[in-house]
Formats: sequence, structure tokens, C-alpha cells
Amino acid sequence: MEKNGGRVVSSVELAGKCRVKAHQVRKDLSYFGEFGIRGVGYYVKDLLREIKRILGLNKEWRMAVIGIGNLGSALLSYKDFLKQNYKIVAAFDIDPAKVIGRVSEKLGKPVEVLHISRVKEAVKERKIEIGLITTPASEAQNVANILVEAEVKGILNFAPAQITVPEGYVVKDAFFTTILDNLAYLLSST
Amino acid sequence: MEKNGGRVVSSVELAGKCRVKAHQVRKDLSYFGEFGIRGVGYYVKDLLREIKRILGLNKEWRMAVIGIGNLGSALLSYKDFLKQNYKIVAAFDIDPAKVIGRVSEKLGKPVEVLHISRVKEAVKERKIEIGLITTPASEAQNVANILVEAEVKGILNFAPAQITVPEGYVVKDAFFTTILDNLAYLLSST
DNA sequence: GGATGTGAAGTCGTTCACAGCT
DNA sequence: AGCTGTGAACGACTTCACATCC
Repeated sequence: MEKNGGRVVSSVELAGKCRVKAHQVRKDLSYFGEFGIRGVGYYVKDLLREIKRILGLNKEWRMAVIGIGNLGSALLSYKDFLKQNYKIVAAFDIDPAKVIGRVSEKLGKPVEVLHISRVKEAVKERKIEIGLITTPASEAQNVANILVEAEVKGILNFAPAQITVPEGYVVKDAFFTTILDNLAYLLSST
Repeated sequence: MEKNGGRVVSSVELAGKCRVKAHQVRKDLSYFGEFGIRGVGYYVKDLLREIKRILGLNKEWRMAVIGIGNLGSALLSYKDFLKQNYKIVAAFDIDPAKVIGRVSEKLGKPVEVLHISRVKEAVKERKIEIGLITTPASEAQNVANILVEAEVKGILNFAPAQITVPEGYVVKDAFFTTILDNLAYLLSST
């Protein structure tokens, strides 16, 4: 909306785009503050700034990818990270063949692939706060342990495995076949 | 559990693995029927069969991938689909360079990449029920329209765009930066 | 004895209706 | 007049406690 030159937006418009009710949009936003103007709507620019602030996107998040298979490689060359405030600043694999030479060339600055044994040092040096696990399921918990050991507070787990971490650390699952299962359920129960 | 030879499992065990309470596991399962045995627990084999039946995974789901970039390619060579009852039986792109020759060779039977104009015929011939959108955001709605036109009832959208479809069709978003935003929120509000 | 299944109680989130601003 | 913000009503989900069954 900001790019398209939109100045104001109403809760009804937002609701349409988000597949929810207008009530909900207003209630949810009001939980964090009063961002709109009665009789007018929400100024796009202000609302965007507030939402970014709420989500914690007013800073750069430095991330590491562990497991440079198909998915890991795709993430390394994922350009839209730049639009958001996310940045992959390190990549790791256990396979020496991948470690030697493999880099992500599509972004401005290539990221070389390091051996997994170097996670802890790299996390410290490069101020990494989020780890993306893209290993096979069998290695996910091991990698999570390594990340916790390195004091990476947030983990986004793409592997099809439930991993556990100590109190104070956050894991989110981004495993798409769960969503696919949900889709299959909806399709077969109609 | 089934592979590890587990015969029975309790709601407490299941809860631990799923990061929920045991109450919840029992309540949720009981919604669909009585699958457990009082004083014993749930027989792993029976429970698995019931859950698969509930989710609609007791049949093969035939899928198409549209957009053969990094992510699309990763999906084409994703081996774990075979373990579940999902199968990619068609791939499409708009770029002739990708259409010519590009195939997924890692699975048993390669899937050749077709031009997007051939979606409708392929969906009919190959009995495709689910479409995976892995195009850039700008093309996601167009592709969704094509899939709806071809009467693909379910869409899993990996593109960072909100797409809309008519009543009777189901869209699920599998866009990981939403989860990443959620993670960033949790990390910055502690 | 021990674990499930389930009404009832409690909590949380959504919807409503309208007061409050512009 | 129009749209947001919000207490109150409503509905849904979660938790509890215990009856039930192996």
C-alpha cells in the first residue's frame, strides 16, 4: 500500500486483505495502542511503522542457516529477506563437500558455507540471533542443541521433527507438510 | 513411534512431544472418537491409522507445483512426500528455458516441467487435486486464478501474497516469513 | 492401579453495538 | 456523516475433576 501511494486505509479494507472481520482488525490493533483516526482510518505510513515496531522489525535480525540442502540453498538466495529486516550472515553444513566453495552468490555479499563445528564462534563474531534449521529430521535436535549451546535465542525449524529447547529459548516450526495435512483434512471433510 | 517398535503411547507422552497438555490430547482425540483404552493408553498402530483417516491421508493426493525457482525445485526433489501420501505429478513454469528439459530426477519417476498454459489439460489428465504456488508474489493471484479455472480445489500458497479464491476452494498459506515475524516478535518482547 | 473419556467450570478470544472523535 | 476504539455480550476453546473402564 505504501508503495502504491496509499495514504489511508480503513479497517474494512484491511480486513478484506487479511481474510478476517473488520471488528477483529480494530480490536487487535487497539490492543497495542490507538493508531487510527476516527472518521478517517489509519494512515498507511504510521500504521506500517507501528506494526514494524510491535513485531520488532525496526532492527536488523542476523540469521544463520544450518543444513545446505535444497531448502537451505533456496533460503540463501531468497531475495525478499532484504525487504524485511532479515539477513543471513552465516551458513553451515556437516558435509565437507558443501563446505568447500559453496557460496550464495545471488545476494550482494556472498555467504560462504562453514563446517558445523564452527557455529559457536561464528554466532559470537557475527552477532547471530536466529538459527534456521534446514537439516534432515534426524539431525534437527542435534543442531538445536548446538544452537542453544551457542546461545542463539530463536530457532525457526524447517525440519519435520519436534525439537525441544530449554526455557528462555523460542522454537517455531515452519514445516509445510503440517499445513498440507491441514489442507488435505479440509478437502476430504467436505 | 511405529518404526521404533512402540506399541502403546499415553496422552502424557504425546503431550510432551507436541508441546501441549495431556488434557488437550485426550479432549482433541475424543472429539473424533474413542481411540484409547482406559488404564492402558493408545495403541500406536491404531492411533496412527485413525489420525490418517481423520486427516484424509488414507488416499494419495496428487499435486502440481507452479513456479520452478529455488523453492519449486526443492519441492520437486523433496523425498519425504513419498512417506506421506503426497505425490507431485506435474510441474509448470512460464519461462521456456525452464520448460525445456528441466526435470526432477531424484525421485523414482522424473516430472517434466510444462508451460503454464497447459495447466488445465494436465490437471484433468493427471487428476490433480492440490496446487502448490511457488511463483513470485506478483504472479500468485494469476496462478491461483488458473488453478481455480482448472478446478483444483486446494491451494498451498508459498508466495508472500494474499490470494483470494471463490467459495468452495481452499487456500492455505505456507509463507515462512510470517512465522519468522512471529519469532522476531517473541524475541523482542522478552 | 492407572489411563482414558467427558460434563462442568473457567478462561480466552470474537462479535456486537454504540460512544467518541474528526 | 464516517470510522475508530471499547465495554459488554457472546461463543469457543482449555482446564479441571472425576466417573469409567481395562
